[in-house]
Amino acid sequence: MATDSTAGAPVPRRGASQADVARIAGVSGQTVSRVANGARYVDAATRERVLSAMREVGYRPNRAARALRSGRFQSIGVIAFELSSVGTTHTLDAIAAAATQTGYAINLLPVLDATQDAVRAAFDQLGEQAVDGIIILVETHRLDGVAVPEGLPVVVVDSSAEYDYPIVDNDQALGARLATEHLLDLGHETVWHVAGPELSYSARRRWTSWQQTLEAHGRPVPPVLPGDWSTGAGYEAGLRLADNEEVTAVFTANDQMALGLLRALHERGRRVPDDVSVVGFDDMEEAAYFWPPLTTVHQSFDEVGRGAVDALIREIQSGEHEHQEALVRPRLVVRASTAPPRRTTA
Amino acid sequence: MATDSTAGAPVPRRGASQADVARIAGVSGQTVSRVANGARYVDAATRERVLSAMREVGYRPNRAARALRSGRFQSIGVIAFELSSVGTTHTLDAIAAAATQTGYAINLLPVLDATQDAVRAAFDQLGEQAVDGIIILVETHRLDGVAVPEGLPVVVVDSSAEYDYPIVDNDQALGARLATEHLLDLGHETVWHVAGPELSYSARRRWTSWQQTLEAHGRPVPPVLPGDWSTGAGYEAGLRLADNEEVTAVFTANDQMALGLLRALHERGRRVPDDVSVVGFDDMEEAAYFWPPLTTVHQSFDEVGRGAVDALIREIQSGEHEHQEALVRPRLVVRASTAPPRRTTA
DNA sequence: TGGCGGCCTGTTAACGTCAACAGGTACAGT
DNA sequence: ACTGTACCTGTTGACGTTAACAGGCCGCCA
Repeated sequence: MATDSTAGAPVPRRGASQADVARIAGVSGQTVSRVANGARYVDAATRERVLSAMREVGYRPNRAARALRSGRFQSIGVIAFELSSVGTTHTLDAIAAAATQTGYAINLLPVLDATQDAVRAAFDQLGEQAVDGIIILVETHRLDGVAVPEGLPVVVVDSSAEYDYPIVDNDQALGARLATEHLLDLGHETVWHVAGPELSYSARRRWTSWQQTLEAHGRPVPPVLPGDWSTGAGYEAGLRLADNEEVTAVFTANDQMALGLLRALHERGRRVPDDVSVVGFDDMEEAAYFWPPLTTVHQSFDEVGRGAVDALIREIQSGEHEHQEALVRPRLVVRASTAPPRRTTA
Repeated sequence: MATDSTAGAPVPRRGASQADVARIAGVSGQTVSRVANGARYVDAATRERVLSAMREVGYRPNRAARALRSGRFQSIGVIAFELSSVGTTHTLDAIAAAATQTGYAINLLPVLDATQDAVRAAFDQLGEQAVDGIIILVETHRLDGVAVPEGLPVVVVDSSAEYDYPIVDNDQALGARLATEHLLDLGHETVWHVAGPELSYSARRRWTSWQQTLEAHGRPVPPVLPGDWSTGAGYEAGLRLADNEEVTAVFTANDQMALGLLRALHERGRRVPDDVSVVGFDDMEEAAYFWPPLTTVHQSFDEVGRGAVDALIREIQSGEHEHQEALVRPRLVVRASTAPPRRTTA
């Protein structure tokens, strides 16, 4: 199945080539190459002549030719799904910045929809892409049974172990523990949880860690409310929790759901934090301006993005297959959505 | 499996080549090429043999070689700043999807910071990138005096005219007019405006259109409150408006600022929409779950992204320099944050 | 004096692909 | 039989770059 080939058109002249520069500067192509790549052993005068010739014709090295010859593309592929989610976006931003600063280009490979087939299609495409390595930004449950072309360095972000690739991620478990313990420390008997989608490892980890924290403190574990990261899911969960007088503390798996939850609580007349305390996860920009300002777990997406790029480039350059895990520590940001419970006369 | 490359090759073996497939299938390289590109005139049996050989060695055409040969990279560059803003993210998402479906790869070229120098640096990089065309996602004021390599097709998104490139954008002016007229229609005497950053063309257009709409209706034009898209700026503006009893209707240049504004109004005890009506811009996912749900202007980032890709590819394939403007019509989404003013006994 | 090691530059031959051309074969129409 | 046309396949060369090699020059040391 080939893509309909739009071949046939005249080959567009791309611009001046090394040979053109060489001719003008009166040197060999090799010398131009040396100047372009900052090799040693080029006479200062020669270099000057070459550089001025380059400027004259506006020479830009042709990446395709360079890649063909050297076998490296100076480019890394990022497989991403749902660019619009808070975490993905910020991480991608950081990845792009880090890659650019290291002289790598970013090849964005979107997974068009959530089906296994779409993921597989994206990975199949991969072998054809001109990249030296891959960063996977897809929640890994969807990756089950999908093979990455072998021999291509890979780093996985925002997901969890079980894969034979280096992993860089925020420490979801720690974050969830911080959130839960904060609420317990305030004096709440227990904490309810609005979870992320089941297919997401991050969501799963937050859930598990929340549960383990409650158990470690000998507290009852209330039933989990299912969610899918969306504000709407948080709203639904909020409606279900609002009428339950026993609910005094809720930990939502992300900030967006917390927003929906807050809205539902407002609607039902339950005050935050007086009646119910709420903690989110992500610390998105808006969280500080929720009503009330949201206590949440701050994740350093920047650090994760940079870490992923570093790990990948290390792998590319060494050619060795590492498999370590780098967890970035999140921190709790306490704002106005949490407070001690009102004593409702036992 | 070991390739008999006796030379100590530092060049990483990329995978099977056309020649490998040809050898196994017992045909020439050209025939493999023909099969790979779906050319006519290949015997069914031969094609089958080639395909099976391809499968056997896991053949993937080498993009670099292909690009070198054909002069096209099947890749488009996207220059973007602040990935994390709502509009940019969604548009990028749509661009990536559209490009992928058309068989183009996406090369992400981040502008690292807001300075002219950074923009210039990104554009300089450009000439070196392996792309057939560029989509510019940067608010254009920052582009003043920065030159795009000539001969490279360009499409500008999310900004305004004055450039000699095709433009695809949401119709900011229409959106702002819809928002303003909605409030006037409800019976408000006039509408206040919290603007976006001065350097942004989109912000500027919304501002201008708001003003023109008021003037067209013969209403007084209140002083503009400066903003920068951020929730915090909306909050500041809200604090300043809250104590002014005359303020009954506010139009913020985006939803995030509306969120901050709502928060400030809550804090100061002014009820929305009873005391003050609020309209935002963007219709971000969360807007429907603000407290109260936000009336806002819905932008079709999808359509913009797709349109940009289409326009660019048309330009790439025709080789001609178009210069048309495609405006996507936004629509007003009325929710609970707007209502007629309370009659405060004149 | 010869030899050696740092400098500087040029020549050659690929990297993998595909356009252009150059054959072929088969079968129809004349 | 001869020509034409549709079908199928192989050979050649070039896209722009760089690794590997092959010199050249110069000065220094033995």
